[in-house]
Amino acid sequence: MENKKKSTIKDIAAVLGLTPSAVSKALNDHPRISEKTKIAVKEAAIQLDYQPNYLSSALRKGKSNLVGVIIPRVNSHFFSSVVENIEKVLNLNGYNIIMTQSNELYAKECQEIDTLLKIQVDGIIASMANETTDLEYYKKIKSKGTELVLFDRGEEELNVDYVGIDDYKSSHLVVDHLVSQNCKRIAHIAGFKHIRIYKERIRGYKDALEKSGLAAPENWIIESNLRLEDGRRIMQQLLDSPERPDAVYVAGDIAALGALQVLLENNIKVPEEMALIGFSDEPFTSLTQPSISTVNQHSDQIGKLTAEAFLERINNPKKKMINRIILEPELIIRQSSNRNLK
Amino acid sequence: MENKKKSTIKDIAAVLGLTPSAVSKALNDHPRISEKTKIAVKEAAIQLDYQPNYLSSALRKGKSNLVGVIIPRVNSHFFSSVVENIEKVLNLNGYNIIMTQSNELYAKECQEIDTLLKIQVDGIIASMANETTDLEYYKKIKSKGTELVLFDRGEEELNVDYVGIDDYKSSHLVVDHLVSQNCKRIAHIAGFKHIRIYKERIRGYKDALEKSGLAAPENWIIESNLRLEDGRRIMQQLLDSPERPDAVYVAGDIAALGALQVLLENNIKVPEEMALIGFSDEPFTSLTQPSISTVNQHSDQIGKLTAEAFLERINNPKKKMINRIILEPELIIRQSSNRNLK
DNA sequence: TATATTTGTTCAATCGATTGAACAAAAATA
DNA sequence: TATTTTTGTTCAATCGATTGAACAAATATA
Repeated sequence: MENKKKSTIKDIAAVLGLTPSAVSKALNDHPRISEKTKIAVKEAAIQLDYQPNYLSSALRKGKSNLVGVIIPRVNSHFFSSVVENIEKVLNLNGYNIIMTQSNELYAKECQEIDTLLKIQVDGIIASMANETTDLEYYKKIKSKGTELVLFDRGEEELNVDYVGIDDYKSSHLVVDHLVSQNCKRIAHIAGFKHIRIYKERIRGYKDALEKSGLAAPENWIIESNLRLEDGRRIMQQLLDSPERPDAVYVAGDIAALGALQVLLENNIKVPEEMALIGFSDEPFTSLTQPSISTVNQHSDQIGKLTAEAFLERINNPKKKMINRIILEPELIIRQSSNRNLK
Repeated sequence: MENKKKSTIKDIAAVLGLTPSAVSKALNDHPRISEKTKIAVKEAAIQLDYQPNYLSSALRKGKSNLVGVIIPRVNSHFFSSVVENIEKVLNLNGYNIIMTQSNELYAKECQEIDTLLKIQVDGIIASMANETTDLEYYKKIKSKGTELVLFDRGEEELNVDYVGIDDYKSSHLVVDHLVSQNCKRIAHIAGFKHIRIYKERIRGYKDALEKSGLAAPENWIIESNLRLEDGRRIMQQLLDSPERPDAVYVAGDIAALGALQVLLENNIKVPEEMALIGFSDEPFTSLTQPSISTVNQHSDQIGKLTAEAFLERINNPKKKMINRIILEPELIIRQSSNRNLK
């Protein structure tokens, strides 16, 4: 029952009266091996349920065909969808992925990088943790000769291929829409400025307000980790402030959900008294009452393009040109910001 | 800048005028190597930024110290929390994990198993996809000499270590509570009977009803995939049925959310006209309005115990005794079923 | 027929680390 | 001093697959 002996090319060679090297070449379709031998070898391989030993071939070839993917957390539609699409593309090209999560912690991220380097992945695809400001560890990846591609949360300073959306423009879409709904006092529950994407969203928010001739007092931009409790806390804070806003643009859906809870608990009419817009199009945004307007980041496209950027990079390691692919964001207008609908 | 040459024990040996084998033994604290040499070697290793080549040592030792974890989907608090805890315990014991998801698809699950076996993980920890009925692939894992431990979704037939909760008892907790709230007509939106845990929940539901002298007509047990849309569809169906239930026990939180949406859309008072209870304690259940009662599966404990069961197994591969660890479920009573509170 | 070319396979080294056996030097015992 | 024991290191094989070079046989060319 327990057929524990894994067969090797040696076994195949013994069965056919060949040498292991002939078998290896036959399996790899070497031009100097006769068709007849190739067929016989492949047949025998199936008979013996032969599985190539990944470790030995990776060791010999210096290539593991493994790609590490580091994301802040798996429990998010955006990230899990990106990973799913990365995997789809890479699998088709003979790569397998190893998915790890940093839990938004810098220390965990470093540990994951070390693990992946130890396992000798051919490359790493990552989206950086909120906490990360020190880029040393990412530089280490490159210095070891391992390829690196970033998506969504990436820093230009690293000078690697990157796929993301136009965060600056996203804020324009959001603010312009809120203005069209007659909102005059628009606050922004933001992510931390040290992260490029959040910095861009803040910049876009400010510029869009200015364009519309509206004020953006500094105390209406509140940075946080964008967790549920952050959204709750900050929304409460905004409600308690002397000049209460009439719209809030939240840089993340989960924090937007927290904000919505507080609004409902305080019997504030959404969107009439306070319009609300989130970011990322997490599935639950369409399920709340009222449903939450948000920005679609095209996670499937990001995943696909990231994987393709990676493949291009690994197939041309010496290529100097860096790919920066920026997708168009899409505003999804739902009940929480649509004053005409209700 | 790009220091691409990875150093090997050969390099260390060259620096110190030793042989590679002496270096290897020094690094592994072999008793026959002098203290002086060990210190010198370890120092040189740090100087040269030596990282052991995982591939070669795994090949030689026939052990990768890698563990594959297969879960139905990462985008679920329960599963991601279990994995997080598995990882925590295994990391402390020198193992790294590779997390993969089956997306509830049998074909994907088989593919993931093949990948993990190819990478030569030392073992696989899994929770089976909804679709899976054929256990051949899981038997293949064992037959290759790779350890296997299951959690939550597992089949006894496979005869491997298992960690889960007492699903039969969970249903008793749920039904008893609903009965205490004066519910008389309790329906069950169930998972598929071919999966053990859902079968147990159905069995518990029936027995608990019988115990309380209540009827359980067969058409009040409706099996499904427990996705959001399944919950919606089935709840609508129940509302349209001639004898409408006054309570619904849903075997999964996401389907419970769908059911709640339909109830609210139909202006049905929850819990007064219809009580609702879900399963798994996904975070969103505490965020809905009304919040959803549910069953806590102790994902942290499951993760920890699963990892420990795995370690015990891999350290005693010939041990015949199978571990079956069954945790106590905990009912979390929230607004959706608590008629006294409101 | 002699020589050059093509074809099919084997040989042997290699990837980097590990490990039991072998060996020489140092230390302990007789 | 001779012998045994201990200590520290080297030797050589191994894990399984890969690959350029070598080689013999078959085929083509002169």
